[in-house]
Amino acid sequence: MKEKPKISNAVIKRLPRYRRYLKELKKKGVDKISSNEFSSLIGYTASQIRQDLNNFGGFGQQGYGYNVNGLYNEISAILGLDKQYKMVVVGAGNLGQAIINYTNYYKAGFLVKGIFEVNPKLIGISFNDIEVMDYEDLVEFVEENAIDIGIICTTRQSAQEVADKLCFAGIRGIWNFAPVDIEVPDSVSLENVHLSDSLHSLAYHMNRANQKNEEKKIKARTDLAQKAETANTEK
Amino acid sequence: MKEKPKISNAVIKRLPRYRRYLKELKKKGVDKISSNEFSSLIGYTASQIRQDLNNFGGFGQQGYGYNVNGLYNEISAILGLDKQYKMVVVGAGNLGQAIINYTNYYKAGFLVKGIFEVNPKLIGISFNDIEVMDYEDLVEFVEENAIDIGIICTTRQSAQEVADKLCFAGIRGIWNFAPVDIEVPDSVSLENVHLSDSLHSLAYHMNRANQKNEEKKIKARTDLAQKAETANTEK
DNA sequence: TAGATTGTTAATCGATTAACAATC
DNA sequence: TAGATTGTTAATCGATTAACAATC
Repeated sequence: MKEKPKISNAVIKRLPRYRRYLKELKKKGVDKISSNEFSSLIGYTASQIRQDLNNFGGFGQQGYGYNVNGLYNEISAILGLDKQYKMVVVGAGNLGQAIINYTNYYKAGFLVKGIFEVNPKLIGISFNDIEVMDYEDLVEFVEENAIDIGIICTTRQSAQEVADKLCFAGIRGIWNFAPVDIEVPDSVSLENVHLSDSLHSLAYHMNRANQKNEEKKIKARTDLAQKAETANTEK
Repeated sequence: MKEKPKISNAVIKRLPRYRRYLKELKKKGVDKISSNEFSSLIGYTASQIRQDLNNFGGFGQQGYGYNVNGLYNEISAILGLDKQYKMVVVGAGNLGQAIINYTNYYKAGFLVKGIFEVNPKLIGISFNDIEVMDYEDLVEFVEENAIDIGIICTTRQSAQEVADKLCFAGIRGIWNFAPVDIEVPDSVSLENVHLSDSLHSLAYHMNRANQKNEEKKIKARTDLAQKAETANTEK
């Protein structure tokens, strides 16, 4: 039997970015790129780019570089973006509504098939031509329509229960926007978007940047004082 | 002069998670926790927890553990969550609207002070009691109100121009939701939320999980066939 | 004091970068 | 063929984990 390659998550996380840049290059009509040129564009080292891509196969050609269109297609296929995904959104609040609209005009291949809510005021309404249904009917709907992805846009408190129901119904992946770490079986893929965590780390860096600037100011002042003193001594 | 500690980004990214779990513990009335107990709860190794926390100071006590409330406050302060932040949202589409609502009831300390749009149909409307203003007036507003954070909810095409304007106006941090990598000066902190990248890496893992399951099925079948053969031979 | 658990140094592991032989 | 640039191995760097002395 063949050895398992076992590709690290760090590599996977870079793939969508490679793909974004390749899409731009395609749009500009560029048809080949070397790892060096790509490096100065995308900000990864040329070495890393070659290393990353070689996890999946020899997509380049020595003395030439990489074919932009070919590489774009390869990465798309690796990510599974040559397939279609049926999704449901659970929670029709503001975030849920935003996701419904966002995903529809952005993501070919990711189709929202249903929205589920507990709030009776929202049930029956349509967003983007997709009806809001009763949360009670979630499991049945997911099973019958072979839904691939469940998007959790509920409160922290309900998120785990929703995840359990989705997993029970045979979902393949969960995209979680609730600010809590949910548990799913190994067979289900999970991607968390912890917006508050992201905002908090922004806050950290802002204060650090501030501190650094303060330090610089202090250093500048110290230097100035020293200079003045030296000048004084020299007199 | 003192040595610079230089805390890695991997550590910073874990801080909001520590804080979330500490908040839960506080809520449950737990008042002390050892790195070992915390480890089995949060899923990082006890060693990593101690290592991480010691970047910022000795918050624990030998033979006792960590005081939950004290540690929560320390981490909050490290992240700068003891301060208030004034924010503007640029782009009042669905995503912008969702962020406005989301941040308001979730995040004490992060206040949306203004929303800016180019679309004249939206200018003048209020969301969550915050008026949508003309994008033309963005720079002036940011300067006059000493806005800390700019949230970019525009299209990919406008994002860099918006970022430039925000930086010019003296913003301290940018939270970017546009699916593009924007450039900002060193003095400005930047946090990207690339939702499509997140969805794409979910797709990758779903297909991998699938593949693994297929492999298992094939292996199971092979094993079964082998077993049958062995049984045959033994007859 | 004895037991527990931190703070911190040392060892390990994994990911990134450098180097260069293979090859188009 | 010569030049360019990949694919891949080896070296480096950084982050995680293990170990244990310090100490509450």
